[in-house]
Amino acid sequence: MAKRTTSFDVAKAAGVSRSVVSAVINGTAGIGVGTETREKVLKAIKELDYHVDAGARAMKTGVSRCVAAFGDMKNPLFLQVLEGMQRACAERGYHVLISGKGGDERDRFELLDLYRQRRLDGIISLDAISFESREWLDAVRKAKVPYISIEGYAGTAEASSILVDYRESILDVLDHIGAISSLAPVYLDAYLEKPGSNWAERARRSAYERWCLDRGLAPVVHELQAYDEAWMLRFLEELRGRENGKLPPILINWSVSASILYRMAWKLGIAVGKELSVMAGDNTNRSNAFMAPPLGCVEIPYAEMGEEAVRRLLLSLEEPSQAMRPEKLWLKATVVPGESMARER
DNA sequence: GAAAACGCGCATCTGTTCAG
DNA sequence: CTGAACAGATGCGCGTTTTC
Repeated sequence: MAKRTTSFDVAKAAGVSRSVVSAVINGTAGIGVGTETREKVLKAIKELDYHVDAGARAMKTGVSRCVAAFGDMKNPLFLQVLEGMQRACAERGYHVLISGKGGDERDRFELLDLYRQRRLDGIISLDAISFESREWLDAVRKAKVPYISIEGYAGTAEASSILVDYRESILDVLDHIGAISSLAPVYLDAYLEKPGSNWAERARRSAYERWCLDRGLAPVVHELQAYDEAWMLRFLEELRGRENGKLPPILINWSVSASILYRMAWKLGIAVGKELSVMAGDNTNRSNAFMAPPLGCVEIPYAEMGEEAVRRLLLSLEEPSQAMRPEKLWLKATVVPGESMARER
């Protein structure tokens, strides 16, 4: 392995001591560096292609400027969270270490080893919505690791979490639907294994019911397995047969199922955006804008959640007094209109 | 009796900090 | 602005113990 350039080499080339090199890089208060000296150091750094050895720095400071991101690689949301984390880290000269092999929960505990091995500054995990492992929380606390969960521990005040107000997201999108259509919207509650299995889905659904009742409308909810094409086909057929003329707008909690709705509507010759209005409760696969017509939805701010998680984490490092005081941060989703709502005149 | 394993102390590595 | 001290893992040297 080639010998790396060290601050010693830079100092020698610039004709100063290593302390000055360090001061130039870190802007250390208390060590005044003249403009001319600074220029010389910067020039030497550039010419020698010097880069700080993060390991050596961490040895002294105890800070690696690196936070771990744990999540399920197969989950497209994780990528968005990483994007936000990366952005927030870059602002402060931090880096993200990606960990987790594929959503296996046992990997999570290996993170704690990694935390010590690499001197990480904290851990952020993208968790399943109902995730609340006591065992993990105890392990984290025992290891004294600064930790923030994204989407997890909604019901535990002892953990810091970044969460989304799913209830409000549905109210917002319903207001959007209500502004366009006079008909009562129908709510499709898609699920993978069983309906209503987590608080977010329950919050969405009850927000829908509340919204309807507040307006004197009768809520209509259908549960379906997220990928059940046959069900969707039957549902649309029935919807078309029953109503005389106008179809009610449909709000579907998951956009993956909305794409199935699109396909089945296409099969039946129902024009989404003209005869049938559809809105989705998420944009998990980020494909809504590319559907025909572009699917309107509420966008869950995953990148922002990652960003906010990093900010909170770094803040807790700077303020050790409140470092371990857990807090919940609720973020708002935004309505993205799309063209899947039929305009009424 | 040779070879392998172990234990201990010590130097090395590199960047930061602080007294001077 | 300098020079010395320091951080903690790593690995080397060297002496001692265990194994075959």
